[in-house]
Amino acid sequence: MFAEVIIPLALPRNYTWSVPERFREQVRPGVRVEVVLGKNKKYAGVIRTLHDEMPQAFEPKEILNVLDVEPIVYPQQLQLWHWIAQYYMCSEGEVMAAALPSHFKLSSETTIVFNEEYGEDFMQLDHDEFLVAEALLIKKELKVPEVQQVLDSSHVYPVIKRLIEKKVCSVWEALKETYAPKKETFVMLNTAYDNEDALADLLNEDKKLQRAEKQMELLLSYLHLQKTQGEVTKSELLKKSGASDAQLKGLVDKNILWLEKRQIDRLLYLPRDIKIDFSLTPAQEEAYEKVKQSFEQKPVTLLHGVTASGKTQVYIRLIENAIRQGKQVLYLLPEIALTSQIIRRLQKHFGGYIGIYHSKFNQNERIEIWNKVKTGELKVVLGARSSIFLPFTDLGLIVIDEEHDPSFKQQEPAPRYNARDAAIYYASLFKAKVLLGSATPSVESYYNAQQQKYGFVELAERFGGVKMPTIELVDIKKIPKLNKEKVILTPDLKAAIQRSLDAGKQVILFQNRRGYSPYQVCQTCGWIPHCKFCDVSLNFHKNTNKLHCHYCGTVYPIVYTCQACGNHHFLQQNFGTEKIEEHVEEQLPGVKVARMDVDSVRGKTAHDNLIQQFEQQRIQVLVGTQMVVKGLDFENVNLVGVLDADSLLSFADFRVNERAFQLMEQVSGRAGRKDGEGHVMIQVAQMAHPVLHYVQQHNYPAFFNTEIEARRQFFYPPFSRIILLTFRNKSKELVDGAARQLAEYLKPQYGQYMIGPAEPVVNRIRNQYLMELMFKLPKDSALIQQCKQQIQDQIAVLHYDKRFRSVVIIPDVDTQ
DNA sequence: AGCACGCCGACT
DNA sequence: GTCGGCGTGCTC
Repeated sequence: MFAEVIIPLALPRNYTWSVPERFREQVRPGVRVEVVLGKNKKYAGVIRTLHDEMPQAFEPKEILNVLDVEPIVYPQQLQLWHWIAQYYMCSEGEVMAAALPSHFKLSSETTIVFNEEYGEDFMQLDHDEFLVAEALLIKKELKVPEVQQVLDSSHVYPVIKRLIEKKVCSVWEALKETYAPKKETFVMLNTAYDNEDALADLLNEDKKLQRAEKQMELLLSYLHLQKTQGEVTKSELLKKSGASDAQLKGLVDKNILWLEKRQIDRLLYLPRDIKIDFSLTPAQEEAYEKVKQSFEQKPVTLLHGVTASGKTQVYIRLIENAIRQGKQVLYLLPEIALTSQIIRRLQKHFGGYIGIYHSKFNQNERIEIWNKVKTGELKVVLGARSSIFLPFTDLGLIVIDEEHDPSFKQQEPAPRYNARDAAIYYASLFKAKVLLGSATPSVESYYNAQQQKYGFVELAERFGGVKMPTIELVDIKKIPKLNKEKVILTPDLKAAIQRSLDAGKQVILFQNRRGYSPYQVCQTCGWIPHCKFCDVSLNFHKNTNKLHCHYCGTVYPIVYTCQACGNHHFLQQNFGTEKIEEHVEEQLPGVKVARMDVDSVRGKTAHDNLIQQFEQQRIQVLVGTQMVVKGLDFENVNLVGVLDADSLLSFADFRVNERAFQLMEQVSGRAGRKDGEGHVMIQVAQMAHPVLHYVQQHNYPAFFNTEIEARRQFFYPPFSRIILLTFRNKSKELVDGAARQLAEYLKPQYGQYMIGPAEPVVNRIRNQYLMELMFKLPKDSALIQQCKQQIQDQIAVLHYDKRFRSVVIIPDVDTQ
């Protein structure tokens, strides 16, 4: 018997191990096994298939161990992995690496064990060997990183090898299990005191406590805690009573209290019930009914609901529906939109049925969610991209909110998958329904709805009859520039902010650029400081008072002297969120301003804290990047300013218009969510840009009609499927050569669909030169399949050429 | 990914 | 002349 096993590495294919007789009963697809790969490295891999065909080309090694009794993934998950690997052109191992919580992905760790028989005579050893032997003599066992520390070098293998040869030590490899169920000590009362009389005797008569005042106090606090909350943990009891360990030990020794160690859940315990305490508005009710009808005919339905129309309410009812039918639900959101706001809201309705899954959770918590999804204990998972990999057994519904959001597509590393599209495939394996929701649907999804591939439901009315915000364009060309520097706040916007603040309202200012100033230009000769390793200009950050490269993260001291002409005068061209924050503080003294961007919300809770502060109106003006756009409800905001719309409209990318429309429409949606009307001011130079026109009218269909024609004309998605190949190498000649060579290979068959090879806008990152080759393929699945295969084959041919072997080629399907 | 192997430049 | 740097290939 042989097992094809997936190892969480980027191997070219899955490898096969043989299954020894003694494991035959235990192996099954989805079960993890311990295998040796290479000389003695051990991995936990997942069995994909079992068969009895003896491989011809190699001698399989034996499986060392079976690690699970029950599969950790079911056939549906393995099928999803397979689909993602072939669709996004990566290995199943890479998918596995992304899919499993890292505590499932065991790999071996070398332990170096001292050989006692060798004794203490280290005369024969050289300097390094001696140091390690000394350490081993004391500690008996060392791990590789410890040896590295002892030798202060990362090259320790030769030393270890020599020590083994000299029989000073031996090594062994073991899989390390890192998941530990959380344990807690509970305090219980001896059951002898369960009845009132016995307890009263103990407290009043019993000699046991007569002279132990402190213990008596502790016992009383225990009884109080037990009465108020049932279970009492040791840590809680000691904390609340202020007692010491010794006092508790006294009571335990007297056999009055008992201690018990128990495994507990890391996850917050909430009662498992459904509580729906709202009713849908007539518009929502209608949308809800239509979605249900649509599901009867189409597996996927797009819900186009304007901002603040209460799409979430509709989702909640659909989720309720699915749970009542005993089905599981996956609710996908972009990571950044997974705030405590939405979590609390869903927990309120679904209590203990709901689990949360995203990158801020630690690995132990993720395993617990994983297991609870597998047993069906959790009915709903609210999660980010990677939650599509959870082992659902009976999925009935997937809700994908903010369906258009580009962050559903993973950029780096492989698998470069789009969670929305993978979720649609995953749902099909369960015959589950998919609801895509957005105020600004992606062009692809809206097109699919138009083509009747998806069902389509509209929710055009804002909740509570709030009007859509009015949008005003402010022409920045008309504002005279000071020192040739760009205008940050036009007088119109400044006055509007003042009015909002005077009325006790809050303001959001949006700028798609962090830092202080994107670049400094020498006033005399136009020289701009660039990154040493990347082909980009440096951004000035005031809080660090340094120049930062946003691509590789390198930080440089500020440049005071132009390296080209020696002059000392620099202009700060353009502005980022940092500068806006400062500018607002200067222009509107006393106003409470805060900034929300990746620099200001590093860390686990910073983002949530900032949102909370803004909610509680401790912040009046919030300056932010994209982050402020995603699905937040702030009731008191009545003004939104888009400070530099031109920067949104001038990306060199076929999705510019779509992105610009989505960002502006979404950020506008933050204005005037409850009472009163919201106002949006967009500062822009290209006043006549058509996208602005559609944003102003909040007219998505009109925007779509224009955009879809452009896409058709230039053969972009949804009319074609894009595969982008990125070539990477530290030599410019090599990347160029490799890209040209591969293009040459593929030209005969796919030349008509090929663009490039060409340099990307940023052609060097971290000292690696880049080239791109793009394919725009017709939507013919056989052709696409064949082309993917050809690309992979030709990459192999290219790598056969020694010169190009070091050129890394990264395929990206459906590039964002 | 991680490790072994092999080739070339910097010091004894 | 050797040590150790990194580039390259291979793992069932």
